[in-house]
Amino acid sequence: MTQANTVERILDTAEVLFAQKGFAETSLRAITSKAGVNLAAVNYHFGSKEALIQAVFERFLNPFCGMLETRMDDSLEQSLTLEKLLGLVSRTALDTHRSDTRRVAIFFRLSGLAYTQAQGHMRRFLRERYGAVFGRFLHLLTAATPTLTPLERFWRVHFALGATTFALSGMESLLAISNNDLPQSIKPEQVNDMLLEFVAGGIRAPSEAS
Amino acid sequence: MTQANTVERILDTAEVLFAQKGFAETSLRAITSKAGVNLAAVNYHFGSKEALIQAVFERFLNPFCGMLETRMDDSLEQSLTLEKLLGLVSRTALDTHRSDTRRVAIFFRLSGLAYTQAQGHMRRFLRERYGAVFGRFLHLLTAATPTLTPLERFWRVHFALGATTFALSGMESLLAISNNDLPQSIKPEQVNDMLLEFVAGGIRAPSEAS
DNA sequence: TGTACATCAGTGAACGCGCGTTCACTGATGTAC
DNA sequence: TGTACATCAGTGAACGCGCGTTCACTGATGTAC
Repeated sequence: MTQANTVERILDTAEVLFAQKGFAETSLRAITSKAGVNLAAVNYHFGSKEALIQAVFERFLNPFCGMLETRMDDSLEQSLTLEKLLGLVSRTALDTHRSDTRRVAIFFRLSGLAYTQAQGHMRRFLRERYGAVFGRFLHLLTAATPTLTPLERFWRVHFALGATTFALSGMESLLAISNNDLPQSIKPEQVNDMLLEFVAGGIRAPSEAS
Repeated sequence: MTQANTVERILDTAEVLFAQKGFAETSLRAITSKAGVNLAAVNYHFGSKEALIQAVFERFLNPFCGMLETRMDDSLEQSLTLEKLLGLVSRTALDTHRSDTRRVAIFFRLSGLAYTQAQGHMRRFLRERYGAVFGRFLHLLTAATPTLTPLERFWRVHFALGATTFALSGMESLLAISNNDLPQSIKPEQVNDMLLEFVAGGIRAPSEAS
């Protein structure tokens, strides 16, 4: 066969199948047969299924985090508002995938799965590799929400993360339900805008404690 | 062996293991050996692994939905505020598990998994069995948030659902991180209160459209 | 220019393993006459 | 009261299957002398 770029084709196919079914439920046989590639090629190029999963994550997280980092550096002086900070992250996610919302949805679905599945070893991988960028984001967020206690901020960030990954990871089926049950039709970009409003509202919510 | 209530012991063990690792990653051998029960007992009592998963869901969703339904009926005349409606759902979840927050966390972790994993057949099961209760909740929510468009309400409910399942399903590890990294220690009940504030804030957020 | 060797992407078949499920069986309890 | 049969929870061992991984191999390309 020796067709164009076996490695890329494995990654492209694995990304889609993992997002559709989850990691454990997607077999190497399913990936390689759909990619038109020999079964042994995954272990030849990546070493193991585990390593393939991490490679899938690296391929989309590296450009995203890289771009996010430079953009956050550029805005360090400006003391961003909460809405601008969230918008920056959202636009970066879209830009790294050339506004292909289907790919962004896959991106988030995989992130959600990583957090949910794979008993912690994926979490560890993500924190080790990308914890620094997250820390910088948290720093900007702290500046944007000075009235929150650290405790409130910590938890509200995780609530927001949940709303984001859950909603965007189920985007495809939710879009179908929405467009089926409701008269008003809707596009992924609008969902993104509504999500930003929701998250900003949640983070800004009045708190009992303060 | 013939020890007390094989069926219950299978359900108790399966519930915990499913919540810890997910459905595909938890084998019947793991469940039965931890429960001190014969491997064949699952298929004898439930018929299949699939049926066991559904039985686990029914055992906690039936009392919860039943109680939620009667409580919603009792409040039909009062036109509840958003905060009171959310509080009612939250309290019902706690009450059906006798305020055992660990069990409530398992409850939500399983719900999140059901939505994320198991390519749709679990979603279908949940919608068929419990869709009516959800519809009634949505009706009360509509009365509590009259300024939202149906489209906004639909999506914001799902964002809120995401924040809830994601945060509560990862509760245990998040609590550990929170109590480790932050000076202020925290209990599950407080997380619950903060979640309610966040969700109410997100649903009430000002929207571009309106 | 020609020969020998090294490198490397890719292959086909097989490996052992853990999985969900099945099946013939046991042993206790209840029921009919 | 005693015997024969039915029911049913539970058991132990085996079944076939799909899985991730391994391994000896091919064939093309590059390199050394």
